[in-house]
Amino acid sequence: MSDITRMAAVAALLGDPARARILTALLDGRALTAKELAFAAHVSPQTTSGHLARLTDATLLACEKQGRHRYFRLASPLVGQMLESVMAVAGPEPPRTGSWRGGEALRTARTCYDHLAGRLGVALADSLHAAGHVTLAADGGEVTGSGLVFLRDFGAEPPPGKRVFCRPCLDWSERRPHIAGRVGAALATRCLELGWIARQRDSRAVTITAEGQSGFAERFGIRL
Amino acid sequence: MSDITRMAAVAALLGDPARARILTALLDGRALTAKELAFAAHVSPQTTSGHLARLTDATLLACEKQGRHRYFRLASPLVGQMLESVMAVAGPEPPRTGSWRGGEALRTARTCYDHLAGRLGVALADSLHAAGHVTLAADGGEVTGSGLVFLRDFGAEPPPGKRVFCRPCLDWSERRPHIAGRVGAALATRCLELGWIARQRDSRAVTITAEGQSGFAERFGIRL
DNA sequence: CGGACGCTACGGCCGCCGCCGAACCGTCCG
DNA sequence: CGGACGGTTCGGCGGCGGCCGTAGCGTCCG
Repeated sequence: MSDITRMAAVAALLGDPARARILTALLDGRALTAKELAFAAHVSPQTTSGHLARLTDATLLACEKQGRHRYFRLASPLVGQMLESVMAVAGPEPPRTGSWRGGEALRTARTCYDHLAGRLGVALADSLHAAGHVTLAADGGEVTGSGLVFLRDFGAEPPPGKRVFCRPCLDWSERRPHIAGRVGAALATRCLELGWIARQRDSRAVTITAEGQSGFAERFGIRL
Repeated sequence: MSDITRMAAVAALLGDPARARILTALLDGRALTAKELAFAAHVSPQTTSGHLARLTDATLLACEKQGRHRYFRLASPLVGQMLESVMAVAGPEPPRTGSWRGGEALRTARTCYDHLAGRLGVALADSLHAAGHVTLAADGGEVTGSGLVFLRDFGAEPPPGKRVFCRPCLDWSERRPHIAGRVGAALATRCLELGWIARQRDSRAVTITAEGQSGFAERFGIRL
C-alpha cells in the first residue's frame, strides 16, 4: 500500500461521524470505556465495538484492559494534532442566522491537551501579546523578559522540561492562535489552582468561575 | 452541522484514494489543470471533475479559470499542514521484505512548500543541530548566534518577513523534524542557487546534483 | 465556421460500509 | 451458582458514493 493510500485510509477512518465523535471525545487525553464512547458516538455498543477495533488496528487508539472494562485513549499526541489540524481546515461554523447552542461552552473555553483553548485561550494569548509578554507568529512563539517576570509573578512559572517552551496552537473555533507548550500548560494549571476555571465532567469544556471572571478581568483585562 | 460533523466531512474528502492523490499532487503549491489531476488521480476526467467540484465546494481547493483551462491549487497552507499531519499519523511504510520503489526519490529529497524535506531535509536539520546552529524541539525551533553567522556565511540569510523564523516541520517519511520557516526556505533557495539540487518535473521530489553531493558532504557532512 | 479540446452534467451500475438485532464470551457480585 | 453487565461477533439490511459512458457546453484555432 502506498503512502497516499495509507493516508487515505487513515482519513477515511476520521471521515465517519461516529468515529470522529469517538476520537474527539478522547482528544483531551482521557481514557474512556467502550460504553462511554458508544454514548459519545451516538451509536449502539455493537457498532462502537467495530469502530474501536478498526481504530485500534490502525493504531489511532490504544487500549488497556482492566477487569471487564476496556479503556481506550489516543495512541499518540500525533493523532490529536491531526484532529486539530483537520478541524482547523473544517473551520468554524459558517455564520448562520440565529445562534447555535451545542458547542457554545466548548467555544468559550476548553482544554486542548493540557492548555487552554477557545475564546478564553485566545483572549489570554491576545492579552499577553498586547502586554508585550509574548510574541506569537503563525507557527512559532517566544516569551519576552517581561513575560518571564509576569509568569513567575502570576505563579505560572513553566517547569523545566523537554517539551517546547512556548508555541502557538491554532484554535479551530477561533481560527487564531492560543498558547501551548510548557507556558500554556503552566498557565492552565495555575488557573485551575486558583479556582478560576473548573473542568467539566465528560467534556473538554471548562467553566469560568466567579473568581475567574474577576481574576481574568483584573489580571488580563479579559471579559467574556 | 456540528463542528465534529464538519470535521468528519472534510476527513471523508481526504478518505478517498483518488481525492487523496489529487490533494497530494498539489501539495507543493503548484496549480494544475483538471486533466493533469485526472492523470495523477488515476481516474477518468469525468470522475475527477466531480471530485474537484466537491473539494472546491469544501474550500480545500481554489480554482482559477484561464481560457479553457481550469487551474486548481490548495486553498490555503492549512490544507497542506492537514495533509502532512495525516501522513505523519499514517506513518512510513511498515518495514517489509524487499525494498519499495515508487516513492524512493520522494523519500530521499523533496520540497515541502518552500523548504526541503525527506532524508536530505532531515539530515540538514541534524547537521545544523549537531553543529549547535539550531535547536529543534518537537514543536518549536530557534537559531543560535553561531547559526546566524553560519547562514549568512552560507549565503542563506533569511530575509526579514512576517513568517515565523525557524520552525520544525515533522517529516512524514522520516518521522523526524526538518527545518521550515524563513530559515528553511532560505536554505532551500540557496541550495537551488548553488545548483546543489534541482526540481523534478511533475513531482515534489528534488534530485541532488553532483555538485550537491560534494557540497552537502563538505559543508554539512551529509552523504546520502 | 467546423472541428478539436477541456471540462462538466446526467444516469445507471455496483460495491462498500455503517447500522442494528440477536446471540455469545468473560468478569463481577450477591 | 445465577443473574447482571461490559464487550464482541455474526448476519442481513439499506443507503451512500465512486466509477464510467454518453452527451452537452464553452473555448481555442485553422
